[in-house]
Amino acid sequence: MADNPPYIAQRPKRADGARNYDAILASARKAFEAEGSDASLEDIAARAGVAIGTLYRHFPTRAALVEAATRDGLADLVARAESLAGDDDPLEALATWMSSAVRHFSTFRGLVGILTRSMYDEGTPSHAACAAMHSGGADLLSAAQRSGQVRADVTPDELFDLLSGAAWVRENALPGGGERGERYLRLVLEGIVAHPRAR
Amino acid sequence: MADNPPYIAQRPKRADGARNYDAILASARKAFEAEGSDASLEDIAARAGVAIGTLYRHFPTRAALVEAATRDGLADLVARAESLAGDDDPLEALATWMSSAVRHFSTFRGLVGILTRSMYDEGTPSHAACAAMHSGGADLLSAAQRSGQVRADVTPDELFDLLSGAAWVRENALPGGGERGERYLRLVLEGIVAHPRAR
DNA sequence: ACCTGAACACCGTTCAAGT
DNA sequence: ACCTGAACACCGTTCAAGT
Repeated sequence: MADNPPYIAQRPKRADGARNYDAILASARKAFEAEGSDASLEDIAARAGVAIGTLYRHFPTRAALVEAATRDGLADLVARAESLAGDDDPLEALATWMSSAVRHFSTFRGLVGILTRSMYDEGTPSHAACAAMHSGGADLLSAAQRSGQVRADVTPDELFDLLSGAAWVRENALPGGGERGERYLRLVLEGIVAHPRAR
Repeated sequence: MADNPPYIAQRPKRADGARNYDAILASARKAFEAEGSDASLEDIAARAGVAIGTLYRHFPTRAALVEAATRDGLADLVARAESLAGDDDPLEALATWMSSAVRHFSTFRGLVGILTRSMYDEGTPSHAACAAMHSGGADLLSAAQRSGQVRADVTPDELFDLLSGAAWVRENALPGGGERGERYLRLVLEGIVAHPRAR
């Protein structure tokens, strides 16, 4: 019954293996940013100077490669949530964190979808990182709610929906994606702040 | 210099051609809903009972097939915007229209992306329909702004960003996508209403 | 005017042979 | 333990031959 955990890529100890592993990751990051999460694996291998079998040996699935390529960024986000927790201005802290999260989520086309799926699917390589991120964001949200700055009826899942939507727009709004993503987030945040007059 | 207009599929006059055209469209709609916009064209043709060449004859590109499959829905949205214009409650009218737009945009996985691209790229088959929709939405927005119910600093492009984000969430939020899409839209709408107290 | 299906190209994935 | 590249499978796309 216990389905085995998802495959998490590990950097090999042997010199040639480690070198190839690094080269593939660097090549993959470039390709993902240029062509999105469905970039050609053969191209990635070729540009890393290895045969296709070597890519598969280190990263048996595309999801494993994506996980490895985005691992550090996700860890940074979790660390950032922890360091922002307990901030004097919880709303400011939440806004700052969401902005960096949106930026990371839209590193390349297709990443938001992968992370969103990972958030609710334990069988994906990025699930652990996503769950950690989810709880980091939830903490910042509940602090902002306790301080009365954010409406009490917003759930963590909804926070991530808003965040994902902003990231999707940032990645897909062709003319001036970055700025539009920021503007989008600001609109959304003003939508969840607690207005004394609003019911 | 004048790049030729994008290909728009037309229903053939001859009986066998019309029959196949309809069968392919029906099969495509089913496939898109089940597998998203990148469903296998060979499967679509097979399930329609025609050879792959027949599919290509009627719909030379995937974009042309998607356009034909979503044409009626987009036309409905444009008509709906026109009939809602001049409503007594412009905010209510805008909210109603956005809700149907979100529902149509998330008919199948990948559609939001296609429509968003079409909105700003004249070379795509769906561009004309998207432009009509854009102006329909813009009219409803500006009416709601003139009535003072929606903040004046929201642009039509931003409205469609909000709409697209909601549609993306609706299509991709795995547990309970539909409800989450609605909730998302409500949050976003409350974010753009004009608050007397807010600056 | 429309249909068929073989042919070609491309890419993901596996695996036997090698160091 | 790691690497290579041929082999297979699958699918998108074109086109010559047919009605």
